[in-house]
Amino acid sequence: MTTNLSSLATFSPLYQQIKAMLLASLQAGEWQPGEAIPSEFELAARYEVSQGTVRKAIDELTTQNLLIRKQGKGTFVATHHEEHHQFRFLRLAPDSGLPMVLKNHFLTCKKIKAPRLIAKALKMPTGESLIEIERVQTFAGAAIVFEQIWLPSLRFKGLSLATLLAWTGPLYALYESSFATHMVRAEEKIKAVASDSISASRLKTAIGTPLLLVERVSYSYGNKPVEMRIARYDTSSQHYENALS
Amino acid sequence: MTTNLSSLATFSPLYQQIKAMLLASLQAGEWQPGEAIPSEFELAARYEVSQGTVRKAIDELTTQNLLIRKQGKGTFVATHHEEHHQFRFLRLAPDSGLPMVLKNHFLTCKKIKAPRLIAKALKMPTGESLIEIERVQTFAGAAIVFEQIWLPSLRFKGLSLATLLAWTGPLYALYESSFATHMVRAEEKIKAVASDSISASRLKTAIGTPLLLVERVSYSYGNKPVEMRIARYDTSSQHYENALS
DNA sequence: CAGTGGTCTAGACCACTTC
DNA sequence: AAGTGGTCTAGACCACTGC
Repeated sequence: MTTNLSSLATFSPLYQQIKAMLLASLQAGEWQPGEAIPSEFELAARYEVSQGTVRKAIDELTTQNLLIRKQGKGTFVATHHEEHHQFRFLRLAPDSGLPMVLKNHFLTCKKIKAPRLIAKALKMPTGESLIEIERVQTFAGAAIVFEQIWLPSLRFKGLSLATLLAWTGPLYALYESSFATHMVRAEEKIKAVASDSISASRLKTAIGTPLLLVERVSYSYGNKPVEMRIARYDTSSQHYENALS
Repeated sequence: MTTNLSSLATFSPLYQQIKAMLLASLQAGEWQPGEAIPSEFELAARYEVSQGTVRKAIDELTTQNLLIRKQGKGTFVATHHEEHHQFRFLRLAPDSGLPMVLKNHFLTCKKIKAPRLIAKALKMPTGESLIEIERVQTFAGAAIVFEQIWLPSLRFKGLSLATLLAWTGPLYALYESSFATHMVRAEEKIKAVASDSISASRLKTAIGTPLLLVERVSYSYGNKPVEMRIARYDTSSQHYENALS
């Protein structure tokens, strides 16, 4: 094969260019979450490179959790509906070590105008329309998480409390199913704070009780921030887990 | 080349076997932190496989941060002396976003008998001899971190307060230089707690102030736990950062 | 059985570093 | 120029899935 790099503008390895094209197809929705992408040989033919080069591009996308390989079956677009990805973004675990299944209790879902800080995190103008959701999550009857969630109204048009109450499963799966939005990664900032009166009533703790304050911004394809959360965790018998390497 | 897999006992890909042998050499100290390992072609000759197979083994070790590639120079054993790895395990950052340089203040360094919980985390018998270190870290004059550190006396023979006071740089670099111990990964469990009287005096906060409680176990080669820490962070103007993907 | 991803090879050439 | 890691190819064969 004599296909050469060309494009003297910005040099990058062939497999990086393939990776970029795959990413573009993912972002454009050419292959939906859960679906299989074309086989390595098909892609090699499409882009006129060898199978090994396509393979290396796919390798990187799988380590970023954007694609999932299944030997003998194919390569699939990652989805939050998958069993394995359900709790990818939840780092809270009981001190006992037993598995934890949280139960949802949605409280409110209303439209607000974006405050400065949230607008900044979501890279949108202050005052734009946001959907604000409040929920509590319980485990074994105890309220563990109190969370406020903000979403751009434009992308999440039609989302209502009724929608949320009817939904069973992770929110990120709802975003995929109903709003063509797949979350790719998130960043969290964590502090210890004293419970204020609102958190105290939601989590049924005394005012002043130490709580874990977790601020999360979630990103979709192309580093686009599309969700912000501020959560309070009651860590009296749970903890936040993190692996460093 | 006709070298075939053989070893019907436990089948694993060739590159995994190579990876295991490289790991064994690392653990045995055949190549020291900071040193270059043999070139890919040398290793290919040693193990009688192709360069591509050695390469794949090294690939995995670099993604685990055990080796570092430097194009044109060689492949090196990771070290905590490296600029780039200095703050690999420190997730605390100022809210301002500016870089943070912590200043060490070692308080005590004494021998104790291992309490049950710490012994369990370090997979050693209760009552074995431990070194217990206390330190405070400050930033811009303010006490930010109060930390207790436990190390097995056997491996860290001779470590004293004088050693610590003379040392400038990360503790993990001291472990490498003086105790032939390279930290590979760590696990943290995080809670929000109220400041007790000791933490309050060390961090100069009021009793009851919410603090981030960070419990860390660090592992060397072969998943051997060799250090436990319990730290309290004052997160009034700092936060713990985490990336989820 | 055909089709998928997974491994392995041998050889070519590129990019970077050092002498 | 020589030595290192980095990319790319073409082809062979293995392991797993599903018809």
